[in-house]
Amino acid sequence: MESEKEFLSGYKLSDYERPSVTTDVAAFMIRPQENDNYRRNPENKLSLLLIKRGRHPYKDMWALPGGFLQPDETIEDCALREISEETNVTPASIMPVGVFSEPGRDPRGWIISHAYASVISEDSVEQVGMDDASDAQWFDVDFDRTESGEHQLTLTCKDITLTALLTEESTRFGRTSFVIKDSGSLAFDHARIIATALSALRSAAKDYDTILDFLPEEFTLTAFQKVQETIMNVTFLPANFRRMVSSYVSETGGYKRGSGHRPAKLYRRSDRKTNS
Amino acid sequence: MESEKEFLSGYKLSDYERPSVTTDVAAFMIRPQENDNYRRNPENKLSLLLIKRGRHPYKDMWALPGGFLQPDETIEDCALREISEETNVTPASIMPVGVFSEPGRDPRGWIISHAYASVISEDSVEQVGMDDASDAQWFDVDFDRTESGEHQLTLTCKDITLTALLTEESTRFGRTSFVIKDSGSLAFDHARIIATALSALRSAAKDYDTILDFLPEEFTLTAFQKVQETIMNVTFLPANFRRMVSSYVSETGGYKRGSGHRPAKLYRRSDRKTNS
DNA sequence: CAAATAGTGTCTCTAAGACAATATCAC
DNA sequence: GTGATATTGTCTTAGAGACACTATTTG
Repeated sequence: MESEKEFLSGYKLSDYERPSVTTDVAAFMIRPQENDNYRRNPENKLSLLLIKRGRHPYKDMWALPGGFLQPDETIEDCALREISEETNVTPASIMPVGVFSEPGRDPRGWIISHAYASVISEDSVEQVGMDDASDAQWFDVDFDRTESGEHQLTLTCKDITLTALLTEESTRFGRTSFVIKDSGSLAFDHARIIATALSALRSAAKDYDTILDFLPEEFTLTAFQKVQETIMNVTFLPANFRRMVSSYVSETGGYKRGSGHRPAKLYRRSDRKTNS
Repeated sequence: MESEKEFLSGYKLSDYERPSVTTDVAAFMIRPQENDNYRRNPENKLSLLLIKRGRHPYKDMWALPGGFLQPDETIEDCALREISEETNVTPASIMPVGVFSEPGRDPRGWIISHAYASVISEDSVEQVGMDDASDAQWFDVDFDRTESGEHQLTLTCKDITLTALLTEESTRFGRTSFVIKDSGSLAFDHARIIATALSALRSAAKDYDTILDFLPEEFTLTAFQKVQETIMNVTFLPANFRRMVSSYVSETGGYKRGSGHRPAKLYRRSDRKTNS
């Protein structure tokens, strides 16, 4: 009887055709808006990192950062590497959004894409700084349902506005997937990926643990609340938010001062409740 | 300037090495236990479909059904096809569990696996029937945390018992991933995939919409409740369960009779609430 | 009729939401 | 002190859980 070792030494994996495997990353940031009043805390907007394509196909259109999977990394490593290459920030956490594998989705051939979403803390990106003339830019995100039941995705960066139109395809396991009706200068099927990522992120943001995955080591409760509010596009009364998250966080003893008003206690994530 | 069409005609996708891409499916069934009393409704156990491997590597060990992605299908089609080939049942819905892409996870070479979980309704499988001597068998599932904090996965089918030991790796986005400490006669990293799938399924089963995705067109509320209870390994008071799901279902007008007690109304899923 | 599940009504109590009031800093 | 946010307390109310009770079938 043939041993496993003998079998493997003679084994060739070439019988099947193989796809190219990529990741595409929807990297979001909670971006404070410009402010007139030095005392008032800034409003926040959700923004998304896009890259202007320098070559065919979809030359000069905007796309999610992404790249090919390498043999020495996991698919999640690959996604983290792509964010890091574009922003110089490695997020603590990255959320799988879905696998996009429709035949014909990429004109270059058989390419399946693994979509991830992440929320990067504003401070870390500030430090890196980004060139205004760069191919990589942060776009403000608007994603709403129109009266006709379609969904409109609007991405704005200074004088550039990208608008895509989509319809809901199905909702399963808390995630809605979409079909593109008008791709609006977004490359590939990336309008679809962005819409799916946004829907997945909004759904996941109901869970405080998910938000905490995206926060830095130390944070104020107001920052915590703003992240959830900005992602979900809702508002909560601070008193209630604080009560809700109280079991998820503990004080570090530190304070965040110098904002022109009462300083805020700094918190860290407290030990997670074992889920039965 | 080169046009997109010209570019693509000269484009070769061969610069990058490509992995083989597979799906592995954790197909669960809610299986009624044998019963002494003709009147009493049967207890239910969660069982999982495994295939005995007929060739190397891991010859004669048990593995999840799975197969290679083909160029004319999506990754989800591929997963559905695999279930269908093994059980002759195509489930309405299939839940993505994760992508397993650690270098070296498969001795045959660079192979990344897309794991899916599904719950198949008992009736449809009953009709198909399965050979006792077949390579495909349903195993009763036990998955619990030991006092030492490890997790023990026990799969039982008649006189066969497979036992794997795992530890928690991380919990993100409502899903816990595991590391194998002892694989216990399960092929590849499938102990890990099964543990992750179970954890994802239990977490997803909190949502009634998810349970409904796995139910047949018409069902009784008791059946609905049993599916949730069996997956989550908990029990609820019928009165409360009924109140909770009342907005998710509507009566068909039909009844399920002949069980030795009061007949149960049949329900179907009612129109889904638009989420915001 | 007996045994079993199907299905309803209602009490209690927790916890989410609203809102008022106080605390503390930078300028 | 003024203007802003930070933080705490408490009232109200919706909803989850417990439990008692009724309804309806098959053997």
